[in-house]
Amino acid sequence: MFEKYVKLLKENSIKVTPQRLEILKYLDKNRTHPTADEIYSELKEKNPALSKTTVYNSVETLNEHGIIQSLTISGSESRYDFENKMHHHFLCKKCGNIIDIDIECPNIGKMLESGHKVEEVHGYFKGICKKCMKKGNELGKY
Amino acid sequence: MFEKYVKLLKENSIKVTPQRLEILKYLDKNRTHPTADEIYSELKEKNPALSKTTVYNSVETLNEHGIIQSLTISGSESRYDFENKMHHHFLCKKCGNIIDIDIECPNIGKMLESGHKVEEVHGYFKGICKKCMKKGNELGKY
DNA sequence: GTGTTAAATTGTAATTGTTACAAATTAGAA
DNA sequence: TTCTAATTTGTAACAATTACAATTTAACAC
Repeated sequence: MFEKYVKLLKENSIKVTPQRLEILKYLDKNRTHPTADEIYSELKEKNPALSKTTVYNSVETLNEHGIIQSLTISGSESRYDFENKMHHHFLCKKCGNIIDIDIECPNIGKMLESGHKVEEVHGYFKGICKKCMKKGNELGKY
Repeated sequence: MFEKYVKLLKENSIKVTPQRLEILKYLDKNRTHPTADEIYSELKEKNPALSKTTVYNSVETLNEHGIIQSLTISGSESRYDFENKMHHHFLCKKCGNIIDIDIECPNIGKMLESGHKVEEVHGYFKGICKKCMKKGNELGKY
């Protein structure tokens, strides 16, 4: 059940705690790029003793170790992504959904030449997603 | 003196106010991607009646009209860029500076095919900038 | 220039996301 | 089992941003 997540934590030599396991499991099952508050609200149902600080601490630790990825696409709040491989994101301004865009950044080569040491790459697109465009068209909006 | 900024506002048919002109001028002269608070603190010196709300309102309006660009690279606060053409940014985790990276995103073609309507493109790199790397090397850090 | 009106500005208060911190608990090693 | 550093918890503080009502002002018509 949790072996996968236990392995992730042990590989990074950070302590295996029930809270971390639940957060990892939640992020693995919910690929919607949830906020800390969404994670907290959901997990608090099963574990009412859970503290929001723990959620913040945990996602920070997991992100630092590269186990998960933190996104700052929406400006007002951080979001977390179980997928840690490089990929881009699309934020729909209508429905608010964040969609994974599976492309690598082709500029990395150029960045390596620049002399800067690149540790993170974030690609964010914003606009109106396919679904919302379709709905809009049907309503004669666009 | 301000003709350039007056023109920008009139082209977008939004009202020309001294506050907006000063903010535009400040952003034009300071390409360091300042925060709302930095803009406010600086402009308050000359105009003590300036309100922070005005700064927030103004940069939002200017951004909506595409006159300036708002960045959410650092997570905790928004930053503003007079340069509105598409380009990328590099945030140095050591010195905190945000460096312009003049590359276009080569993925836009792919994005157009995706069916999503792309209105904004943001490319953020994070790591350690050239200067800090050099300093670090001299100190035998890396 | 004057009057009018919608838009912008101001100041304060409220809100939201996040962090600081001290006390209690616990994972993992000896 | 014991020990210790790491983690969790809860509360309080903080910082960035927004809501809102009152005041002022830009731009337009006359």
